Amino acid sequence: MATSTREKIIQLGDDLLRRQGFNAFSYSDISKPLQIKNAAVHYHFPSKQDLAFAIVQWHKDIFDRFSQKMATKEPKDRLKTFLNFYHSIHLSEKVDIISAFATDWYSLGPNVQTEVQEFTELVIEWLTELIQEGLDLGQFRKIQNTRTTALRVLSSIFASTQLVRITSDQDFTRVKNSILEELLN
Amino acid sequence: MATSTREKIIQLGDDLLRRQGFNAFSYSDISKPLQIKNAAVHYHFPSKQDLAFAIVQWHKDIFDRFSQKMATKEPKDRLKTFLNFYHSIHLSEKVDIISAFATDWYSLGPNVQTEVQEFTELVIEWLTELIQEGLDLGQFRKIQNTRTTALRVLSSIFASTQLVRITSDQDFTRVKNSILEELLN
DNA sequence: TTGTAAACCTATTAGTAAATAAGTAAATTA
DNA sequence: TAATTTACTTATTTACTAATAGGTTTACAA
Repeated sequence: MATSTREKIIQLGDDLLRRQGFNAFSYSDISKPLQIKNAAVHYHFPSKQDLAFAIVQWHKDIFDRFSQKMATKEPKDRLKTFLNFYHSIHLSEKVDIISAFATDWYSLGPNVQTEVQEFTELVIEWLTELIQEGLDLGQFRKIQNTRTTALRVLSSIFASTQLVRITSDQDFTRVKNSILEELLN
Repeated sequence: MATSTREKIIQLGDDLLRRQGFNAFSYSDISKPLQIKNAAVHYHFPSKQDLAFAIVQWHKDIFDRFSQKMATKEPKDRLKTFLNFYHSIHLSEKVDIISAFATDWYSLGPNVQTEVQEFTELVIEWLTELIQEGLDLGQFRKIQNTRTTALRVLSSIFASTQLVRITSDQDFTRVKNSILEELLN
C-alpha cells in the first residue's frame, strides 16, 4: 500500500519536530522534500497546530499497537524492548516527542497540549503497570512507590536522549544499563 | 549598582530561552520589555548566536560562583542545595539551559555548541566529585560507577523540570525525594 | 576645545513565516 | 452523464524575522 501524502507529511513532520524542534521547522521544510507546494500541506493541515495534533495522535496509535503486541510478554522483556526503542530514537539523532514538545510547551495550543498530556499519561500508566507486574512476579526489585519508579525510568531515558546530544554516545548506554541493573533482581 | 543594558538583555534572553525555547523568541521580545530598539540588542549582540553564547557564559560564571560557595559544605548538603536549585527552576516555569539547548541543538552554531558542552561537562564533573566524596565519607550508598550515578541524577532532574510541564506538579517533588532516598544512607 | 568612542536610535532591507483565495484536474458519486 | 468532492497548484497577503547602514547624543580624554 502506497503511503498517502497526508501520512508522508505526518512522518516528515514528526522527524523534523523531534530532530530540530517545533519552532525550528517550517512548512517549506515539509513541502520541498515531498515535492509538493506549501499550500498542499495547508490543505491537509490548515495550521501548524493541526499538524502537531495529528503527529501526537499518530504516536498514540503507534503506542497502542506497541502495547497490544507486548501484552503477552513478561515484564522484564517488555522493559527491555521499551528501553531499546528509546535507544533507536537516540541513534537516529532524534529525541522522543514528549521532550520535544516539553521545550516548546508554551508555543502549543490548548488542544495539542491536552493531547500530549494524554499520551504522556498513557506511557506513564503503561510503565507503572509493567513495574507493578514485575514486582508481583518477583522479577523486579522494590525501590519506591510504583509511579515514582515509573517517572524515574521515564525521566532518565528521556533526558538521556537529550543529554547525549551534548555529551558522549556512551553515556546513553550507561544510563540504559543502569536502569536495568537497578530494577532487575 | 544598576544593571547594565547588556546584562538586562542576557537575563531576559535567558528567561525567554528557558521558558519558550531558542527558536520561539525574537529580538523584539527582548527590546520591547526593555524599552529599547531592536538595533540596540544587535549592538550588544550582533547575532542571536552571540546572545546564546553570552547566555551560556553567564551560566558558567554563576555555576563557578555556586560551586565555590558550596566547596566547604558537606556532600549531602551540596546535593540538597543542588536539587533545591532545580526545584526553583521548575517553580518559575522554566527548564534548565542544558535541556533548553538540547532540543534546538541543531539550530546552534559550533561555538555555542562547544560552550554548552563545556558547561555540561562542568556540571557532570561537579556532581561526580560530589558523589565520590559522599561515598568516601560514608554519607552515600554505592549504586553504580560514579559518573553513571551522576548522569542519572542529572537526567532525572532535567527531565523532571520538563515532564512536570506536562503532568502534575507533585511529580517533581516525587522524583526529587526519590533521588535523595536512593543515594542517602 | 576638539576628538573620539560608547550606547544608543531611525529607517530600511532582504528574507521567510504561516496562512488564504481562487483555480484546476482527476476521481467518485448520484 | 452531470454534479460533486478530493487533492492538489498558482499566486498572493500579512506579518514577522534577523540584520545593517547611517545618524544622534552623551561622556570622557587629549
